[in-house]
Amino acid sequence: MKERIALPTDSRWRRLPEERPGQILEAAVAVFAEHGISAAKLEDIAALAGVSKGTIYLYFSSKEELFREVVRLTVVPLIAQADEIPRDGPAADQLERYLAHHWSCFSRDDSDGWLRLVLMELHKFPDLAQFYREEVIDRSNRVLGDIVRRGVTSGEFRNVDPQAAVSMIKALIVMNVLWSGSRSPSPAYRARPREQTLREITEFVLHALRATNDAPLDRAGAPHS
Amino acid sequence: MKERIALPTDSRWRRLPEERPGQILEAAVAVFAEHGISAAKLEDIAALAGVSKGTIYLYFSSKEELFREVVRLTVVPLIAQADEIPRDGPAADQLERYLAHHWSCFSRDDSDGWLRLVLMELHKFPDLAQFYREEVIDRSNRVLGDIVRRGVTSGEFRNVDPQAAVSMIKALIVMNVLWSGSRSPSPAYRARPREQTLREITEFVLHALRATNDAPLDRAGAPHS
DNA sequence: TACTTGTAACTGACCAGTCAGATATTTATA
DNA sequence: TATAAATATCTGACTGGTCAGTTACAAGTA
Repeated sequence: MKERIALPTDSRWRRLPEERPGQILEAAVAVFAEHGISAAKLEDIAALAGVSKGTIYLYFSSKEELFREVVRLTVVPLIAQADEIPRDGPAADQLERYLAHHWSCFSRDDSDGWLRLVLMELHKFPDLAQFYREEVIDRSNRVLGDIVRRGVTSGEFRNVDPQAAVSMIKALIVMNVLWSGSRSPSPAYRARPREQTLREITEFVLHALRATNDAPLDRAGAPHS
Repeated sequence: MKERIALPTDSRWRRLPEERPGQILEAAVAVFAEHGISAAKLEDIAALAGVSKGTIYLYFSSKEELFREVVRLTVVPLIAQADEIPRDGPAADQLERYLAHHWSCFSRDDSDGWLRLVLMELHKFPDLAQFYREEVIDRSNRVLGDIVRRGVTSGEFRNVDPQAAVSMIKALIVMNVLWSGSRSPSPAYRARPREQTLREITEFVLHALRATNDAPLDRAGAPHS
């Protein structure tokens, strides 16, 4: 499919055993993201890593193990880093920063691929799913939940259930990443500038959470105009 | 895997050739939704439909063709029906009804499965994806967009870009369907009553769109408390 | 030489798709 | 009505191709 990656020296090949696992993982992320687990071919991964299929088995014991390592060493850290933000200032500002930071983390070319991968295939590996839930989802929910809670107690936000708000905010980010990604069914959507989408999400979320100065309205039944 | 479906008469089997395609399609939806296209086995589909593998080929020319028919005849109508709602009354009410109707349409046991299927695999079939986009997405966007537009002109809603609002609303529905579905990574989320989730979505959306009585705030830069 | 790293041909399992024949149903004949 | 022939429907063993995983050997290194 693709050329092997750079062979700078004259000797036909250079021994770079320390770099192999990384090269293979990188190629695996791309191929898994493109095709899903069962349709991904080890030969494609090997070719993309500039290596033969047998070599993969020197470092990973099976396709499933390779997938596990991809999730553990590549995807989880990438998503986890999206939750590292400074925790000071008004809740609205912090939320805005949180959204912007997440959005930029998810703006790599292949991010929609592995987000799709996690969303669609992780449930087939219950232990990995649990690991992911504990290491990524729960932590992320705590971070975002704290921001919302602070906003509620400070009176910046209306009195929402933090957990519900977290679901909604994450839903907005995740789906918009998928829809603006390279496999989106809608080219029109894909063509939009990412900053505009971020602005729209931010605006929507802040309006949804902002404290109202009219009636409290804690029940969902909307008052008929 | 599973028993054949109902054999009411005494004769060992009843010839029901007119019903075969339907039975096969129904089984195919379930198996495709569970495993995705490439990991789905025709033998499993056949077994679930109470039929042998060869029989599938009497009605469908290939696995891919079967998938196409599943999307065309089963998935598209199901999603399309979610857009049929009465168009009278205030926009907020109508939006609320739209959300409730969508939510109930997506509350079948397997809906998260085929939603996942569409999200995950449809881009591999460009022609089908186009069909789906035109028949489902665009139509749906028009319906929902109209509601938002009406709300904006009537002054019920703030001055949002309807297209952006549509993306946000759909993102909320789709992700919440996935997360409350049977393959959700989070059992806690799955356990929630569906009506509560619907209420939370509705509340979030209505607050996000409702006209503000304070400053216009059309730019996204939030005013620092 | 002894060891490490890598290759590519090979094996075995699996599965989409086929087809010769089995099983039911209808029609024809007596 | 009973029997047979013709037709419609269905089956499951088989084929051919694909691909995960193995292994015998090669090439580089110390």
